[in-house]
Amino acid sequence: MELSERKIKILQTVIRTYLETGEPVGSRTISKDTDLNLSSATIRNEMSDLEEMGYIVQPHTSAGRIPTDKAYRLYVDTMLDDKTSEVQNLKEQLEEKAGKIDVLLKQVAKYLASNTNYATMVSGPRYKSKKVKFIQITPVDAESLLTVIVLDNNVVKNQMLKVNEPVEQELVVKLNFILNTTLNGLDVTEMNLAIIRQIKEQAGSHAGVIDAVLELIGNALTEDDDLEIYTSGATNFLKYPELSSKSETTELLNAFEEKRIINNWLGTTEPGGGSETHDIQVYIGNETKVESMKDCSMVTATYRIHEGVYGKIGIVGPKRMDYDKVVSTLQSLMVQLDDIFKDG
Amino acid sequence: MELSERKIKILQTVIRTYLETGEPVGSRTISKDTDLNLSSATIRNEMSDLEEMGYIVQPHTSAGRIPTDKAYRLYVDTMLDDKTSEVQNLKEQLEEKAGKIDVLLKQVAKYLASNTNYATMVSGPRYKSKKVKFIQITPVDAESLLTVIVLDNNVVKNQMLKVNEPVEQELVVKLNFILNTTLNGLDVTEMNLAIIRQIKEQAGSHAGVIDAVLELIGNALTEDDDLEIYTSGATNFLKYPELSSKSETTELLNAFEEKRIINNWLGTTEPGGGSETHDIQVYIGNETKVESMKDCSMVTATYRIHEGVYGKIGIVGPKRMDYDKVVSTLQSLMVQLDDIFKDG
DNA sequence: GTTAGCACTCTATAAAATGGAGTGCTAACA
DNA sequence: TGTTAGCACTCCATTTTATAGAGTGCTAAC
Repeated sequence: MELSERKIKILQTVIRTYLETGEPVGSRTISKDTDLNLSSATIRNEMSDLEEMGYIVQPHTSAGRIPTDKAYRLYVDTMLDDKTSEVQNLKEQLEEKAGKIDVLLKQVAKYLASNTNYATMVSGPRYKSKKVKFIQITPVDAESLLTVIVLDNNVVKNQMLKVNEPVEQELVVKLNFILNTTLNGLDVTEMNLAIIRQIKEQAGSHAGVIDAVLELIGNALTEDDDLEIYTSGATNFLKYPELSSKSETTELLNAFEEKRIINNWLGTTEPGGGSETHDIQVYIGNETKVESMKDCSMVTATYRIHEGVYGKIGIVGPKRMDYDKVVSTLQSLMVQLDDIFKDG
Repeated sequence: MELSERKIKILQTVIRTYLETGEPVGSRTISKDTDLNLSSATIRNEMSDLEEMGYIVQPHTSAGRIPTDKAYRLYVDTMLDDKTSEVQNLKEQLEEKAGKIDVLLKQVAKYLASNTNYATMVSGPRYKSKKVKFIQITPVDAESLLTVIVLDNNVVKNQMLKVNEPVEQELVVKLNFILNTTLNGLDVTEMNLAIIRQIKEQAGSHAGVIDAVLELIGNALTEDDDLEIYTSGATNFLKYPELSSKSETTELLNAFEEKRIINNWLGTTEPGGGSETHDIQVYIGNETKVESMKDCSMVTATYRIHEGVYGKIGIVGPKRMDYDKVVSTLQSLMVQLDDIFKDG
């Protein structure tokens, strides 16, 4: 069977109405709300067809229809208006924070949650590869040595190192020189035993300090602590009856608290090609691949700070989420983020 | 009326049973569950007295009794056994993280939540006063300057500074010298215009860099970003029917997400004197001073990293929380934390 | 092809019935 | 005087029953 113009219009109305109300939509409602000027009986016939085609279902015999995942898919693929929304003055707020990516991302999560009434999560930036760009050891007081490591992505790591006795200035200079000349530009896989040995030889009797420093470097390069995930608005789930049965709520909130779960899939896809659209993707129901979100939909976007450094923003709500608004909000947010990152 | 030995025993049973079941406790239950060998009728008389004295109430005429806040208060004040529980091998896990207080505290929050089945929150350490201990500017590449500031609490702050043209080594050394000699040991209130002027004069033509650095210092000293709050197990509220009505849930979860609210009171009290007990405090119902927690109880403890650097750990659950377990768990946790901080 | 009309189904809500848990009181007992 | 058995009573939680309304599918007429 073909999707006639008329069927599409009816389907669209079913979806839109259901998005608003969350209640099954009956034939009479549609008859009145469209400009088709058809009686409810005619609509009923058409709806019967649409049901047969798998776009709508009845929760029970004598109820109106609700859209299926297939209908939502059609909706987001072909029926969304591409209007740009107003994510104004947010930019100003964000620019202040541009220095601290983490603060900025938190803000973004919060903003999106309160603006859309859905739950949001934002993953911190990932870096494809991390190399050492600069190392510095500095004595701060008699018993502490400050170690600073700058990575090639300009992330700075530091840690205080306790030492038993003061380290003379001369030695510090020497160590700094050795470390920088030997390790600069290397990533963790390139720091093999041979190199480490070479360093220790040069350092002579002060291998102890070197050991500690090398450990720090190893940590800095491998650890995933910048894999932060910021969430906001998880309580928004409670606003949608279809998601706030006790078991449903528990599962969803847990998924949001146990950020690990989310992380899994947020990390899966590298950003694709189409940069214009910022890779905005919509996952409906099981498409999310997350069991606890089978009754949800999720819209994600990918932001890029610069080449190879990217993260994701996701909005999770009921299947009847306002796709139109969410997508356009995300779209205009991404434009603004691009701007900010370009400057920063 | 006096609280006879027998009344106490009955009250204790009412409380304990209610803690377990969450259901009102009837006279027959108590008659059977205690070793008093009294008939339900006698118990009824006693309970009638206890009700008159304000320790228990009936939710409605023909129901069993439930404890009032007054009863809980009595319970935690006088009836808790002081047994030390087993918070073993946690210490090992924590010690690995000792370097990074934030990671450790997150772990603590998580551990407590999963161990007690209540919601937990942990505030990051606060510092009474912050002074500059050490400043260092280092050119990292042609256009970036790395600024590192060590505070007297050994917290290290750093930030990259973009510059238009390379800064010569000589100037860097000079600036470092000026900054350190002038600012060391000062807190933010002491950095007045006179001092700033003096620095700028010495710096000569490079006031621009100085400006930027001073701003960083100002931020480092004043900003409250170490006022982090880590929460865990918020979904545990859903396990207790008396807290999981929709409105109740929403409020509580919001309070936990909007950490601001929590922060308010977590920050109020400075740690008191009795260090042996680690200032473990119990707030019942309205004693929490947080509107959304009026049906909850909360147990808090204060940890100290060293003099003047402390934070709080809180456990929030239903009024019928297992005070015994919570208090002893907290107690032994605190001992372990003390140990860890002593070494670190 | 469209529509009015009707019988039918199903649910959500309200109203009524039932059972049980628990109390307070009284009177008897040690 | 303190304890207890017994009974009438109350109230809630749960189940059962009734009711109204929304919506459908089908048929027959336009």
